[in-house]
Amino acid sequence: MPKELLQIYTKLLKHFGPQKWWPGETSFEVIIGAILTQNTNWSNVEKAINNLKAEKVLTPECLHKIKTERLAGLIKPAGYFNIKAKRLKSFINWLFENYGGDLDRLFAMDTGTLREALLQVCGIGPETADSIVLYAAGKPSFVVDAYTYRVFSRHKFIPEETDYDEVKAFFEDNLSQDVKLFNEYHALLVRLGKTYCKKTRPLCEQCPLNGVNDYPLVK
DNA sequence: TGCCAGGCCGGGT
DNA sequence: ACCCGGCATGGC
Repeated sequence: MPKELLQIYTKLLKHFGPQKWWPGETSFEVIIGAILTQNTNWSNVEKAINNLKAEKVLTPECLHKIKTERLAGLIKPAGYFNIKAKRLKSFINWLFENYGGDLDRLFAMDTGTLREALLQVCGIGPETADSIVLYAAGKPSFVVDAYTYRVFSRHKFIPEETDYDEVKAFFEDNLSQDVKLFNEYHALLVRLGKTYCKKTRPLCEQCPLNGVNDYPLVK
């Protein structure tokens, strides 16, 4: 029944155009960005990543060796720098202990197994895990975030209280398991959220999704 | 100026 | 099983 999901996607794509996500040059950079952007504006994350690049430490080996205190100093613009330095370190240590620091070995797992493995790392929750699986590993795992909730609940497509795994399953069960589609869909929802569905502006008169449908897609 | 940004953890009920 | 405080910078 929810072929509306694809209509919504088509509408957003037409309205905004392709978003060219994820804004990162390598898989490793995507992973670091995914952790740094937790509850944080992307422009701040860019500053932190630029610091890491300027110091030439944006590699698994260098981040494995670097002191947590120095790392914290470099990522300061991203906010929560102490806790995020620990999270980056916990991921890197885990990567070396289990996969020899080799992303290809990590990414050799199938989609579901990779996601579950990532969730074992302290500092990686559902959204960060899905972002890594989709945007770094290039496997079809739909990413749900604050914008997904806000946009879809404001339009009454989903109830407020729908939890992460339910929303994720809703998308995955009603779309083809297509990496490019999942990639673009999530990016478009973020773009829509930033543009027309701000927290402090409950009404979104300009929202291209107005009038798409009037009934919940999930109950 | 205060509020917000592409969450997650740990401790308390 | 939920609920909540803490974590912190930079932009508008």
